[in-house]
Amino acid sequence: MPTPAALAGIAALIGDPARAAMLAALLDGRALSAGELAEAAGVTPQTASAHLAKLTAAGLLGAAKQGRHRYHRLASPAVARLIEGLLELSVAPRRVVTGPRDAALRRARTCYDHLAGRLGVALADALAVRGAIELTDEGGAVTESGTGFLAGIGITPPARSRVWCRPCLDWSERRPHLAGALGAALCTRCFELGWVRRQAGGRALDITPAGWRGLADVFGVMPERLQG
Amino acid sequence: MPTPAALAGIAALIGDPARAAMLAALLDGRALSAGELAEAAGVTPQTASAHLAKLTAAGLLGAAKQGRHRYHRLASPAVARLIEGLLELSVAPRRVVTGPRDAALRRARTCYDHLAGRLGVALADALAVRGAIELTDEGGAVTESGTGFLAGIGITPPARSRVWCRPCLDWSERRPHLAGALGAALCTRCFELGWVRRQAGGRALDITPAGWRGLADVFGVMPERLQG
DNA sequence: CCGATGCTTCGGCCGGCATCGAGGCGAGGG
DNA sequence: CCCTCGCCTCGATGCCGGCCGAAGCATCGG
Repeated sequence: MPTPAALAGIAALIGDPARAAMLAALLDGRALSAGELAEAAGVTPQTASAHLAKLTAAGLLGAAKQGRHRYHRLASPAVARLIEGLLELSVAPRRVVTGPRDAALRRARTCYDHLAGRLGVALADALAVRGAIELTDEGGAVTESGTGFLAGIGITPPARSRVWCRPCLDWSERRPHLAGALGAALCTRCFELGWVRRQAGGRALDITPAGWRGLADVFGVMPERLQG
Repeated sequence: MPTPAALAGIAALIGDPARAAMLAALLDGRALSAGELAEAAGVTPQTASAHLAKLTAAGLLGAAKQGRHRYHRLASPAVARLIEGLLELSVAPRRVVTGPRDAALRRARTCYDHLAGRLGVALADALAVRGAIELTDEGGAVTESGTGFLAGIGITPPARSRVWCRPCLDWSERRPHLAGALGAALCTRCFELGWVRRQAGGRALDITPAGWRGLADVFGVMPERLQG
């Protein structure tokens, strides 16, 4: 066996509550400062610093110094997928929480670089219903007609770097939403069109009036589908 | 946030070297007894018992009592994927090992329920070269001609339970091999045809004379492609 | 019915790691 | 130029959890 202990090393790194909270906070793809991460993890800055150094050394995080701040982000999509997989397995047992301030998060948020929450699931459903994509719990594909439909809203597949269409299990909805390069492109497009906007205080997204119209006109996603 | 600490709990569980060794030993999809897992982890039976209880309680393992033995296995493909993802990230930094007794493992082994090692990668390559499948690092698909080719060797897609074609990053070859239901079916077929056989001592596979002929005739995989 | 085997539970030891207080360094701002 | 703010390093403390020895239950064989 090549890496029996190395595996444990990475997992143990994620296994600390403070570090896990930091990684979860970074799961939406933004880069956060050391101080923000310290607050997110509920520890003092010096403790957070030690954690961040370890995560960066292990290649889970990438850091960028900027002025007197130091911004940290997930090192790669592979790390994001790993955390998602961990969430998928850790959500299963408990079924109780559902805090009130989670409502906004559950409605719409970003997951690394794509849309999640009820909005993400609804978009994936809408695309599947009209036969543009096919999703299962482990894989997905864009149909021929789907390629045309997506081109109509300004989304075309890139050369050949990342996988184009991939499902990602939504931890709040427990159903797959759209990830991969297509998920990222769709998310970017929604921001460009002014359909969604990042909420002031956190990771949740606001859907603008133009967004409501666009979602209904283009995708047939009705507002009541997105209410709690 | 719904599961900040639960995530850490699962990760911390995997983060112990003994438990990680057990999970890695189960990664080939077999069910092992508590004693075998204790030896694999290098701990005494009573210590292993405690670890196994925790892993089972967390839903990572499934246990089946049989006589005076108790067999443990990974609870789901999702768990296997998680461990694979962890391996993918943990192999990256180190690049030194390559022990001599790993040679057999690197040549051919099972990975949860499909083939891995040079054999697994060579089969995936062969299918890709002849245009039967298309694999990237995150997704994959079977082409139209590929469906016919696979049917010719007795492999047809199941109704609609699991994803059919999926890549899985090989930790020894650092390149994708074939997973998903197709990978499992291909693996099963190789066993049925007597092409491969499990080695006595462990997870590695032996390729039989009939296997060498079949691999060359059906897939065009030449023996020298599988040598270290 | 008795011994052997495999697994589990209990109790106590010990090492490792997270945590925080104090102090040092660099970057801005006045 | 000094003061403030953000971040990192060092040292000491304390707790959590893995580990094994011994003993308690099940199953299988004779």
